[in-house]
Amino acid sequence: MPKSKYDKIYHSLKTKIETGEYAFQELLPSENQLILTYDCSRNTIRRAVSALVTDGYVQTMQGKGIRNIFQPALQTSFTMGGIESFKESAMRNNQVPRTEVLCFTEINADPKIASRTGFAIGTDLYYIQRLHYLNEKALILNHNYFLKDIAANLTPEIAQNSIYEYLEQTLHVSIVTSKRVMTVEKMTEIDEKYLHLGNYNCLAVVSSQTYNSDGIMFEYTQSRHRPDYFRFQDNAVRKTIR
Amino acid sequence: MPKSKYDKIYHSLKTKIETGEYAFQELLPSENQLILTYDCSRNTIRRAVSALVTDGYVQTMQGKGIRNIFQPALQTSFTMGGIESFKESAMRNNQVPRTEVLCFTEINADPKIASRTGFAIGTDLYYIQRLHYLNEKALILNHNYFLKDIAANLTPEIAQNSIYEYLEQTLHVSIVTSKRVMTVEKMTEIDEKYLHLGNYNCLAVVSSQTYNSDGIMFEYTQSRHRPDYFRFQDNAVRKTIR
DNA sequence: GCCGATTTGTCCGTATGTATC
DNA sequence: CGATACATACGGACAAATCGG
Repeated sequence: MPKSKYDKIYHSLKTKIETGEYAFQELLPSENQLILTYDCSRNTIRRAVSALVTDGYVQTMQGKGIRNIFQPALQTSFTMGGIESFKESAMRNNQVPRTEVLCFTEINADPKIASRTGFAIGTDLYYIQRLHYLNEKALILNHNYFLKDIAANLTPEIAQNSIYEYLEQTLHVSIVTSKRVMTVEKMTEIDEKYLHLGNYNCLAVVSSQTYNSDGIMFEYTQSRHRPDYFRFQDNAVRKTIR
Repeated sequence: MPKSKYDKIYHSLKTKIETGEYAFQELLPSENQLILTYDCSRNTIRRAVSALVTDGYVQTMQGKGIRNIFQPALQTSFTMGGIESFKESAMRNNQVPRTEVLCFTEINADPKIASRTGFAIGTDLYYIQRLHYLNEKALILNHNYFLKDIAANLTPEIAQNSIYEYLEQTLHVSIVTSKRVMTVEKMTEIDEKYLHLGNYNCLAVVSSQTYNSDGIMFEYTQSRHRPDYFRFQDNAVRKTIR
């Protein structure tokens, strides 16, 4: 897989930070030194560093340098800022994923579904209900709606493994952006049946609309998470007030 | 307040998108056209556009152009991807904020507090408990811990208005990055007392560590949100798998 | 299917501004 | 004040993807 130059530098620096090559609060080599190390232009270094800033790994300070603010204990989290499939998240955390397909149907978007998902009325969709286990504990109940035109020939077998893997590797659909909204909702009977929430009466709900590289929204998903295992992590950057 | 060139272009394009000057799914002018419009270099345009991409406003497609994917209905949310004070969020949504200071004390970080907040043991802190109202409804119960050295001479009066305003405008502390973790927790008696959760038995909790431009973590805050009014919005960009 | 025009993606070099020490 | 560091901005070159003829 060909990586771009700035991406290689980004990963190289990221690894060095994660393995503790730079101590917490220590300054990284200056841009000029990094230019020599990686034999590249200043723009390329700046691009790699700016990606680390968005990841919350480092902080740049004009006139001072680039400070490492990575704390390993905090950066381990299941749900992250990026777009990841359940399988990928599990693997990143070295855990064993399993997916059970509860329901696999083809439906047509009626007005109610259309308004909830954002698809146009009358659109042909796959509606899939899946239960995701981690280390044999049911954690997430997923309701997926996929555009039939884009996610062609989806099967329960694919849904049991990884739909994203199929979309990207077989259909060459490139997933680009995803708009997500997180809320807390009262549990329903279905939630209780599959997730066994104990004495919690609500759960964490992540709704997302995902776009492919043609700008088409091809997926709407509602993920209902067990509250005691839900943890969403985020790094925010302050925009100066004007 | 002086704005940089790319920031002006960013805001100009953002406004045009929000006011519907470009239709949903329509292509924006190409980079070369934008260069002529704003009389600048290509890098400057690219920087402005890339900020719009992170905001989930547009999508860039190699060989095609820049597509507007802004949907007004979705972009209105109280809690957002950036760092915002309660007062700023309220004003952005044209609502009336009010803050009640429940408790204002100075404490010294014992081992328990230190491990929860991430401050070193023995650090001098302000501990503030505040209740935030929107349109006279109690929505958020905040537990703030501020480093006494940085947030010097904080008073209950300041806490009732806006601590961030004081930090930035009076003390010239620049707020840079914030690491946040979102979870769902069981409610406590204090939550129930102030937030009146009805028949919900849990709430949305956002814990954050905020750093200033010297790389010092000067704030730890736990925000406990009424679940029925909590809504966190986010735009994610897929990183290609390697 | 090919070719050329258009458009975004990557990369380089340079100059100047601004903050820190 | 000068040296160092990051921030902004410009210009140019080539690659890769898309689209129309």
